[in-house]
Amino acid sequence: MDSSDEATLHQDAALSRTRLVLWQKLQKSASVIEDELRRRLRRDCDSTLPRFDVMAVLDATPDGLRMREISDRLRVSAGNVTGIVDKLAQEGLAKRVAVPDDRRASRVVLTEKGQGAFAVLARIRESWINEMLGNLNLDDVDGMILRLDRLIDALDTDEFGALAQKGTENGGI
Amino acid sequence: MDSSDEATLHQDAALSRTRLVLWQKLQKSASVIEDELRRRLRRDCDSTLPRFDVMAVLDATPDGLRMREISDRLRVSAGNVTGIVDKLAQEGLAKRVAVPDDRRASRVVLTEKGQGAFAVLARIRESWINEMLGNLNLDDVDGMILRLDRLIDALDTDEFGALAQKGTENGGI
DNA sequence: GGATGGTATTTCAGGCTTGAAGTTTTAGGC
DNA sequence: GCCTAAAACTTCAAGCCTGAAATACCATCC
Repeated sequence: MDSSDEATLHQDAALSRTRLVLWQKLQKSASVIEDELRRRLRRDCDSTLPRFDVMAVLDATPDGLRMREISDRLRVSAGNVTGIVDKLAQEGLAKRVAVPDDRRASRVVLTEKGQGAFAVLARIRESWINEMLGNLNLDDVDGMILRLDRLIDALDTDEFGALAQKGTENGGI
Repeated sequence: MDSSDEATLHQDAALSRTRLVLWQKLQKSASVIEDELRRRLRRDCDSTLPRFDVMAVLDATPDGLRMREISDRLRVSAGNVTGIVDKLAQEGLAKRVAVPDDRRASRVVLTEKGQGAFAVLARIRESWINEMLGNLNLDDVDGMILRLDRLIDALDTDEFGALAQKGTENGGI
């Protein structure tokens, strides 16, 4: 660490400030898009984002997941997952299956109805995202994915968010 | 619109899929960082993210803002802002000021105490962000800001999020 | 084989957010 | 000057989420 002369200190400060600006823009884009998805999911699909998210991680794992695995991948509390799965089960979209060797746990799997419903939702969601990100071309998208991968790597490695390493495949709408 | 031959259709589909992947990574980074900020703000500063956000938009506008302007910039409901400002006022960090020509409205301004508290919080927050985005160099940061600006532009222009054009300066932690 | 500690899940109280009234006030047409 | 529509704000019920118990169960160490 030899950032000991003035020029370097100034560069550090400028970079820090620019990173902050980046965070503000990252945060704004994500929340505008997420709010819009939430709204459309309610309005057009009579569903919710948390329910979609749970269905997404289940759909990605045909053998089903334990409650704890779901809450780890989505980074929400275990109690929250209980409620969401309860509702999915009530609607016949998911069901709990006993785990042979562990009577504490249960696996959650999508029913056929749940798989069908999710397939429809997933297609609609992709078209929404494609619309909202419509003015980013392939270069833009690749460039951002490259950087976000590095960022996510660091976030997973550092203490924070360390529980969610595996949740990238289908974890968020 | 002449994406009528197979090759182009295939490219469109691939781009759509890649945009979806980008969204998932965007969403994950933003939520990991935001959750961590929320946690640290509680743990280390005895504050909350919504309160910080309100103070941020107020600090950026020394003349103060109306309730409605705050809720527009932060994209939260008016009722929510009422509650947050109530709490800030209780703690002496902000106060409501009557608007001369409109007895329905009130301007909200930070008190001196509020300005001081925000200055401290803002510095800490910048260091946190600088830490969390630490493995992105200046090229990365600039590259992402460039693209996010275009994205935010499109999001503001389209119907969704149209209320929040001006909230980019200091609007989100 | 019983105690001890840890794991999987649920329950629940408390806080945050929204959306839908409700109140007061302003603005515009007539 | 009224009357209607709309705006600014507040209140409130309902839903979501968290974190902290509580419950039930597994596993390990003596």
